[in-house]
Parts: sequence; structure tokens; C-alpha cells
Amino acid sequence: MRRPPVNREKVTIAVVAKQAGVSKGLVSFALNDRPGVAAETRARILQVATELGWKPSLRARSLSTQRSFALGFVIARNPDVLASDPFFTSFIAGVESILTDQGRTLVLSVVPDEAREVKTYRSLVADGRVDGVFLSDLRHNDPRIPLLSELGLPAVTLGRPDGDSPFPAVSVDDSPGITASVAHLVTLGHRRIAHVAGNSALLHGSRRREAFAAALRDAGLPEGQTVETDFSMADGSDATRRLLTQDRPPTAIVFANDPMAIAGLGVAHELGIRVPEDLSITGYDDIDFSRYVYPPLTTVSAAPMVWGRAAATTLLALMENGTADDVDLPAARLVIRGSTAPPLNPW
Amino acid sequence: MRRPPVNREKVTIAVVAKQAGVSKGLVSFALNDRPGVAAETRARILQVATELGWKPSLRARSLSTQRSFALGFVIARNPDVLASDPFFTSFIAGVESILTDQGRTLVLSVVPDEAREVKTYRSLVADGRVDGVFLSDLRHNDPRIPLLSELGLPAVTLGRPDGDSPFPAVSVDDSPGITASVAHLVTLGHRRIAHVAGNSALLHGSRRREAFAAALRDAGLPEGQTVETDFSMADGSDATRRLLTQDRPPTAIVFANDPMAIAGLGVAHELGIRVPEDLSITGYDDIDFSRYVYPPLTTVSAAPMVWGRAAATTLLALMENGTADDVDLPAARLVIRGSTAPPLNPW
DNA sequence: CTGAAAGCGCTTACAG
DNA sequence: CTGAAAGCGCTTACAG
Repeated sequence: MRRPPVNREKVTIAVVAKQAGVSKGLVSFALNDRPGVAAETRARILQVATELGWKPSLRARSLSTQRSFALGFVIARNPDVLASDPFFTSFIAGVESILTDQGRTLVLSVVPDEAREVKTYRSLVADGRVDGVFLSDLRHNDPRIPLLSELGLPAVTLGRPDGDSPFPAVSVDDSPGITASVAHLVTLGHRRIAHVAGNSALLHGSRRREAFAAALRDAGLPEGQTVETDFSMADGSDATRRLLTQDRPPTAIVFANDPMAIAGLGVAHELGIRVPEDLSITGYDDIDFSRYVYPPLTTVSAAPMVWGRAAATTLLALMENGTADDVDLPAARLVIRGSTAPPLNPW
Repeated sequence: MRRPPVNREKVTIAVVAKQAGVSKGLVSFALNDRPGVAAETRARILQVATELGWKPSLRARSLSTQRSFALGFVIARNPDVLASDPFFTSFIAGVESILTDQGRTLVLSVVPDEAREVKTYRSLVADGRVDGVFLSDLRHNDPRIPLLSELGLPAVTLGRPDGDSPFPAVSVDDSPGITASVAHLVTLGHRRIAHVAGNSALLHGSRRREAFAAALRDAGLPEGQTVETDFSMADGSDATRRLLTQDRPPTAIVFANDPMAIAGLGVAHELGIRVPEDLSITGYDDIDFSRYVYPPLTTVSAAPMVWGRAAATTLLALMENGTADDVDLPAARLVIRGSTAPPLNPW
């Protein structure tokens, strides 16, 4: 039961042109909405094109326009940290929801270190794989910014870089969430509040740390103990253990992300320290796990899907118009759940 | 301090050919290791190419060879379930570790439902975006298999499908891990063991469920209570609550994945049921969280990175040779941690 | 407003 | 073993 051998000919722009009685160039103009095609001619061409079921070849367009109609996302993280951080998955889901309708695709690269990262950007450009990229996990004086700028690859940064940047930034301010967390703890009566910070080489790591320090100052409290980590659960666990096994442990800990807060919760349980009675804990990101651990985590909710959409929209606009404004997304907000309460021994 | 205006000319195959004193065709042959080029000529051509820093244009190759040098991965999952499942991220990291050195990239699509899924595969093919795809989350009589087969797109399935399939399968048997979990619980003295199963529309969901039932039978135990879920933490939480608030609750629960087990752990804590004293819990996947919750989770470890590598290797081999053998990866193994213990009230 | 032609940068029969 | 030419399927100045 094979199909009848009707029109085995592949339908290209040439057959559309012939069928419509015009030149290939005109078909191209009509397709791309370029001026200089009589409305009537245009309509006829498009009509013929749909009848024939013609879809312009992406590959041919790519070659002649020197574009790939794809966007890139290079993630340089140790796979463990990456896997336990649902942020990226949600962010990507947001990006995809925009790209799909634009006929664009996402090229994803996961690389183990910075050397690979540079190589990846270079070959993405050399091969013309992408027309623009998302820059996440911004670092201090991020070397990727001059790199991409030199390579001429449009980009959008997730958050505002600390140095000069020719690229639009789509940001969610890190401070308000941390500030609100500290304020919440202070209101509950906590005075000895510690911070399990993220990697300070990363902008959001150090910004959360600074916001923490500033919030304590504003509350008139002495400097809080701060332990730096690489954002991993392993480090978060170690840091918590160190904090809790000292002579005068903190009554509350502000964690720089949820996975570490959850690891910290585990350590507290293990040490027989009750949360929230003996110890209050706050996280950051509001990942799904936070709601389901016990006690459910008080944390900061940043809406990564929305972020992904905004970043994609901005990057597309940048590529379309050559310029795009910075976008400031609503600040992340504190979600109060069961892991925070007044301290039993307020001093 | 601008560069001297040496050779602003873009180096293409034509300039390499001219420089080497041969035709473009010959350069192409030399580059692609095709027979019919004198060894000496070949060497000279390659020499000139490196001197000039020539890199063949991927776009041009794509157009003439009708290939994209990219692989695709379409994930159809509700974003919540996806985000809390580190499996994919690790799997992808494994895939990338293979692709990078092959000059291939990964095109990732995250789609919300099956309708979008089909559209995505079709447009990936129509646009020639990918040369092959990974098929995960296999379903019963998976419609994607005939679809891809009809579209002529090479694929590798993660796990063995239940129907006919023209594609190689790269599998990790689901049964041994579940069997080992049940055996472990039975050895500890448990008799009332329940199962929080995954989505039975998914092959791994129903296979784990069947393995669970079979393991109970083998142990000479009566049928265990089984609650079906969609693999989400929300469902896992509900299911656990239902199981634990009955008259004669189980003394152990085997969860179909780790996020649900962790949600179940939270519910037990909340209900004042001690784990592992009053209730033993096992998970599946050994995600990073499992090690850091309290008590740490007894679970089944499946090495998703390794799986990703094997799947990528197999898909590349399939595309290279037109055929590739099935691969059976080592069975996932049980990792015993603190969430399982003998029941306090063995009956 | 429209056509014919060259160009994007490779690969691949086809001759020799 | 090698060369010249056509082809992949579009886009884009350039003429008219």
C-alpha cells in the first residue's frame, strides 16, 4: 500500500517560483515581507506556497544569511551542584516557551570548567551555531563579557554585571529577599544569625552575602558569622555542622540557596537540634523540595520561569533591533513556612 | 593599536585550494579523508589549511550534506516534575561530555504536553535541526517510535520499549533495584510494605510497580498496597499521607523516585511518625538530596551520567554505521542509608 | 514593481 | 590520482 507516485519532486523555492510565474527572488521577498512586491503578487505567491506546502529550507537560509536561528546557553558548573539546582531547568522551560513560537531552538552546553567554557563559546561562534547567548552565574569582572563582545555574539546577562557591559541585563535583585529574611528573623527575636554563603566568585553569591551583612547592620546587630561554600549540598552540610557545633551556635541561619538549607536541615536533625524551636533556617530559590521537607522551608521565591521568558524576549529583541533595554524583574519575595520561629533562648 | 590589515579576506575552501594549487574538490576530499588523494598532496593541503587557519563552514556543509551535526532531546514533562528531578541534568551532562569532542551540539526542547511534543519532532525534522534524538520517558506503545520512524529520524531509546522498535535501546533494568529494596526490607523484618508508584503510563513507572509486586510474591507476602502518582512531590506527599493515616499503616514504603520519597519523609515527620523506627522508606535514583536529608535515604543508584554517555555513544554509532547494538548498562544498585531499619512492631 | 544573476561555502558525481 | 562544474536552496544587490 505505497503512496501513489504523485509529485516526488522536492518543493523548493524554485518550484514555487515557477508555479507562481515569478522569479525565485520575488518569492523570497514575498516570504520575508520585504517591500517592493505588489500586494496582489505577494498574495498569489504565498497562496501557491501554501498549496505546495513549501517551507523554506532553514539550512539554505542559514548559509545565505549567516544566521542560525538558534540561541545558546552554556552552563559551567560542577554536575553535582547543577543537578541539585532546579533553577536551570525552570529557567530553560521559560526560555523554551518563548522560542518555540519563534521557530528558534536552544542549543545547550554543559561544561565542567572555565577552560572548556571559553572553547565552547568560541566554537559555537566559529561554527555559527547560535545567534546569541544567555549568560548566567555572572562572576566578578566576568571574562565572558569581553570574550563575547570580541566575538561579536549578542548576549543577555542574567543579572547586572559589576563591570562595563555592552549587553542588556535581565535582573532580579538579590538583596530584598535576603533583607526580608533577616528582617523576619530579627522580628522573631533572633540576634545570633549566621549566613551560609555561596561562592563569592559569583555575583549572586557575594551580593547575597553583602545584603546579609547590610541587613544585620541595619538591625543594629553585630556582624554575623559567615561561611563561604560553593553552593553545593556537601559544602552546605559541612558549613552547618561547623556553625552548630561551636560553643555559642547561632539561633538562625540564612542559607544562600535551598539545597544547602535542606542539607543544613538534615544536619540539624542529625545533631538533635530542633527546627524551628532551637534553630531557624531560611533558604533561597523556593525550589519544589522546600515545600515538602519537614519543616517546610521559609525561603525566597524568584520565579525562574518568568526570568527565562524575560531573558528570551530580551535576547530576541536585541537581535532584532540591535539594542534592548535592561529589564528589572519584580524582586524575589519571602515565603514564610515552618522552618522559622522565635528562638527558645533569645540570648 | 589595531591589527595590521594583513589578510582581511575570509578564508574559505577556495583560498585554501588556490594557495595549495589544487581544486576545491580536492581540498574537500583531503579534509574528509576520502580515498583518491595522493598522500603527499593530502599532507600539503592539510598543511596549507592549518597555516591559513581554515575551518570548514558548518553551515555550508550542512546545506550540501543535508546534515546538522546536532542531536536533539525533547523533554515532555510538567515543569515542576522536571525541575525537581535531577536525572535529566545529569543525563545531559553525560551526553555533552561525549558530544563536545565530536563537534556536535545538543538541541534541547522542553515542551508542556504531547501535542507540542509531536509538533516539536516534526519541526526539528522539517528544519533539519538534528540528525538524531534521544527518547526518554518511554510510554506504553510509545507513539513517538512510529512517528520518528516515519520521519526517518534516527533515535536511541532510554530503556527498552514494550512494542516493536527499529531503534537501539540503552537500558538500565528497573527491576533489580526495586527487588533489592524489597528484599532489604523483608530481611529487616517488614511485612506490610507499600509502594508509591510513578505514572503507570510510563514504562519505568509500571516496571518498577511490577517489580515491586513480584518481589512481594517471591517473599511469600500478600499483595502490597500501591498508590499511583505522576512522580511529582505533590502526589508523593498526598499518597504518603493517605497510606500513613489508615488504620493499619505499612511499616515500610518503597517510592518510585527520590523526590517522592523525600516528600514522604516530610509527611512522616509531620505526622510524628519516626523514620526509620516507625517507618522505613526507600527511594529511587540516588539524587544528591537523598544523601543530605535526615535520615539519609536508602535508595537505588542509577548513574545517569554514565547513561548519558552510553546513549550518546550509541546514537553517534547508529548515525555513523546505520546500525547499533542495544546496550545494557549495569543494573542500578541499592544504597543502604539511614531511612530503613527493622520495624518496631513487626506485626 | 520585477527579473536574472551572483553569492553563501561547502560536497559530489563525472570526466579525464 | 586530479579538475572543472553542478548542486545544496536560499538571499541580495543590481538593472531595468
